[in-house]
Amino acid sequence: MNKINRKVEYALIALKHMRAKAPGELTAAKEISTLYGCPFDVMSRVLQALGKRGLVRSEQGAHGGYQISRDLAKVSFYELNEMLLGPVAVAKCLHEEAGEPSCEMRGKCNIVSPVTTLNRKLIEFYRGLSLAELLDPRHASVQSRIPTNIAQAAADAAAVAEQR
Amino acid sequence: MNKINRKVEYALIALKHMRAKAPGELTAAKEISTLYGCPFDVMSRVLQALGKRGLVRSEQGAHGGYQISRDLAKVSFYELNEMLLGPVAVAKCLHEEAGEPSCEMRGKCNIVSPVTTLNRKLIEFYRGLSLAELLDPRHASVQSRIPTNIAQAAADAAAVAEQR
DNA sequence: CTAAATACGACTAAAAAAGACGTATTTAAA
DNA sequence: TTTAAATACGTCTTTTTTAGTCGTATTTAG
Repeated sequence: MNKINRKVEYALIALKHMRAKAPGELTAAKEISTLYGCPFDVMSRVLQALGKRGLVRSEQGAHGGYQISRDLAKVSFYELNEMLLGPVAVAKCLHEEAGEPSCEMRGKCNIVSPVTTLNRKLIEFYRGLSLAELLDPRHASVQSRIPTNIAQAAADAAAVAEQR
Repeated sequence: MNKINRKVEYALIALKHMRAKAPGELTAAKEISTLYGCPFDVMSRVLQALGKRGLVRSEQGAHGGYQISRDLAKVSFYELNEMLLGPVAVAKCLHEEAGEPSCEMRGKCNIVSPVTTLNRKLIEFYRGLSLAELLDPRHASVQSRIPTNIAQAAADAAAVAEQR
């Protein structure tokens, strides 16, 4: 349940693998796929997608491969999702007609779907979660936390902190 | 992407609807399904599932229906997911053989999948999110936040709070 | 020139989610 | 006591999404 998308899973595995390498060292898609037992094609596609979005750098030809090109402490899990699957959820509210792109009533409307609220909170959560934090649990949360620009997130966090 | 399960969506809509009613007042599945334009069968099943798990109370026969039977500020989104979809994710790590239920190496193992970490964090997030908070965004976060018993959550929250 | 790699379009298969159908049971009220 | 309106629930079909495969082009080191 609430299964994580396989592409995202593969991306995390690949990133973790490449992260352990020396700077500048390339990793072939095949190396990862054979090592972790996942299909080459799919892993290959994932890396290509990440390459297009600038998270990894690719080098073609023999002895080619991929390497991480951004600081993973500054890339959120939200971004990774977006790179591989497009913008996160925002399930269409049952109160809206399908196709209506955005409603300026939103925020004031008192029948705003709980679904919308959930999506907002999930996105906040994803945005505040860095890949570095995910890939290395020992990595101190303080450094790798990505601040969101949404006041609510800070308020929520303070609330939790106060409960201790 | 990261689409929310429809059953969960329907449950939130039903709960929000019932929450607005006077205490003791029953709501028929049909009332909700026609009002929000979702299939009766599915809504019905969702309410039945919630009934079995004690989140709502059902009354059979003519003039029967459902009513909320727990304090939604004390029910987490995690619980709701569990009621409708079973235990949350825990996608099988590619390093483990499928079918092996649990590994005592977990926690010490240095090849622990990032996926496992992600799942843990997602569950923490879901556990700390009350239905009351979801159903009514104006509901103060402080009261409806459900404390998790995991130290990490508190540490993370403190870290975010300190960034302000 | 060849081998090993990325790049990418199109297709197929498998799995999960969503919904539909049928029927039994309960209960208030006519 | 019959009827109508509701829950309860097992099974099935359809639809959608996800995952994976195939084929081929391109790049580049040796």
